[in-house]
Amino acid sequence: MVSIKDIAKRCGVSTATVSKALNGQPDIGEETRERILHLADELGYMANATARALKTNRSYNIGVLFVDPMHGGLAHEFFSTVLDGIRSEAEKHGYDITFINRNVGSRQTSYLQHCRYRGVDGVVIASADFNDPMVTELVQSDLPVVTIDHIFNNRISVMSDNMQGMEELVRYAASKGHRKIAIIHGELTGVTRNRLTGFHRACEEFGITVPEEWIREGVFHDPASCRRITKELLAMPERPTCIFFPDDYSWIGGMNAIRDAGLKVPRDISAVGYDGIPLSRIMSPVLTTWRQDTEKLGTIAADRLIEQIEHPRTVILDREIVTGSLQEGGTVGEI
Amino acid sequence: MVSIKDIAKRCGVSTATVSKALNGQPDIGEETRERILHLADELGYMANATARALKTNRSYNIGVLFVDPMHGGLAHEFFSTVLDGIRSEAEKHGYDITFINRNVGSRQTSYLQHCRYRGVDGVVIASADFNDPMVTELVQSDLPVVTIDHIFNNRISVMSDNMQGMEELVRYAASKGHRKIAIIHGELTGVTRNRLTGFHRACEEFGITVPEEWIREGVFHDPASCRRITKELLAMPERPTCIFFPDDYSWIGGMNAIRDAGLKVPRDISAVGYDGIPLSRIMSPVLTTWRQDTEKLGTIAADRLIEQIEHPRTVILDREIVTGSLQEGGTVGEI
DNA sequence: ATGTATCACTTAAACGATTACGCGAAGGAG
DNA sequence: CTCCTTCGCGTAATCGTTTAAGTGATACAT
Repeated sequence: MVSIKDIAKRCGVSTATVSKALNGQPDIGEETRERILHLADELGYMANATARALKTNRSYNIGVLFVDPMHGGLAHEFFSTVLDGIRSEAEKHGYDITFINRNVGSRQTSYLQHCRYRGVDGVVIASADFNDPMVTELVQSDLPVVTIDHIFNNRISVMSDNMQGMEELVRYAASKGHRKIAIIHGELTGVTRNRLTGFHRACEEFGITVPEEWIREGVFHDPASCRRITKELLAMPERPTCIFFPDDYSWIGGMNAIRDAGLKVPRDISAVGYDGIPLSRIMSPVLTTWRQDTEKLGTIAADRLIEQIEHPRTVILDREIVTGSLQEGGTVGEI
Repeated sequence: MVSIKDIAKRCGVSTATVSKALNGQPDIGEETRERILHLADELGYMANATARALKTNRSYNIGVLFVDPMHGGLAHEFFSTVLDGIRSEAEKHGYDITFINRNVGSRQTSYLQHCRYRGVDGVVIASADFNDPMVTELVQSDLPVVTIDHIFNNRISVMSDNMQGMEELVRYAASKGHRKIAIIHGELTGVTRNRLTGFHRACEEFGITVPEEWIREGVFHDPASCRRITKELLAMPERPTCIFFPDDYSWIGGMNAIRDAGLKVPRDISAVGYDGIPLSRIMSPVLTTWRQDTEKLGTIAADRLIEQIEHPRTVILDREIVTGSLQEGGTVGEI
């Protein structure tokens, strides 16, 4: 591998001069700089990130913590898009990304130790068990951190607009004349709580009262539970005209239950969902959902983190909210 | 950050001794070793991967090249599982992974240069444009390389068993009495060619002849094109009893075309697919497919690469084939 | 002529680790 | 008692880069 030394030798200058020329420092003569740059190019010189990182204490590497709570499975759809966002934004700024885990060599350690080991410049917490003390340790460290969809004290976070999304969905349904709305929600995480808040707030806005038995807890991404619950809802003496589903996969279960009952969407009953991943667009009927801009969630997170890394003093603690958009399908009928 | 020097000072030994103690070298007294290990532990010492890499020229980092040919989108389902496989296997061996791209700092370079910049120990080529000269450059370099689903000269590759998978699917359909089989395949890549070879081979085995017009090129992961082609197939005077689809998403298009035609699966027509991602299991009817073990594709690739990195001389150039399995659904009827 | 500023470079230390080599002491063999 | 091993540890170089401080030359003002 050709190093700065080789160039120095061949150019008859010191390594310091080469380094400065390559880094665009001002105290290098124009002619010398040209010679160095040209030779570097000719020899196919490539800087050594390792050596640079050792000296400067900046790795241009950002850590991504993603612990799948459900251990693999469908949740990846959300994550892979977020990851793509992080990745592309990071690349744009010359950063690479490293997955944070608990191994170094053959030992087990904490997430923070792994970060120190690799010398990452900062961390995006994309998904994690927020009660895990190791996550807390990481959050309370002196490393720059940005979290996605979770708020920590004194830490920047990027949130999807679960509350507003729900509000918009209710408004949309209401605008089509729906007043009898049922909701199946996911597990009671922070995300779900926000969505429910938005739901209730918007219902109130339209004077809609939702009976207890129309508010049901399902399981995210699980068609089976949703199918069962939908069946129960449809069997009630007083039946809703519109059902809210927690996500696209759940809707598949709901759709089947509706079909089983011999009903047609949106003629006999309406449905709205959440997420609106590409999958939902290619099924028929196409679900009307709130589309989360998950990629943007990733790009913003990376952007905020890099800002924090590069301008540590001007950091403003903020909670950025990434708004989604209503994605009309064909599952909401007029009343 | 506490370094080897701090430990050395506090223990009254040299840094060499500390290093050797921490690395389990033999020429350290038992008592000294204990003292060092204990103190390291007490001070929360963590090795600095950067410094180590600089000195040893081993980063314990493996590069992953993934260039999405379709630029984002659905193909990620396949990739995210492969990636998970690579990631978990790498972690198990104490390696981290780095995505290979074309940026270093704010400059554009080649994949190989990026690898050199980061000093990765090897590369898994998970997906790429194999005609790209930069990919060729990478493959012909002196870095350890493993490719997934593509063969290069003198390079280890891990292949999914497209040929065998297809054979098994044909055998299955044939065992249910099907003799009139149509196939919609994806773009004519290496993967597709293998599948077609398997398809024809197995057809021959059962004396099945497939008319030209029943062999159709569609687009991977694209319901629309598949819907159109399926419609055409169904409109032919002589209609197949079973249609092969290139993947789960395509099948959604096919399913819709079948429904449009007023036909029922599997009563009126049968269908088989490929991939068998979780999605296909939650739709109804459940598609009968060949399930690729994509995660294993990733773990094997990582495993082979690490083997190559750690034992460069005992490397056997091989083509490992990861077998999938038939996943019965409800889309193939008896004839 | 003297002092001073600027320019273009060099020197040398440092980042945190690894490792070839050397060296003194202890112990055993002869 | 001398010689040779073995053991346990230290010395010092090194990986490739950055950067504070220094240096000599030139130019300019006074």
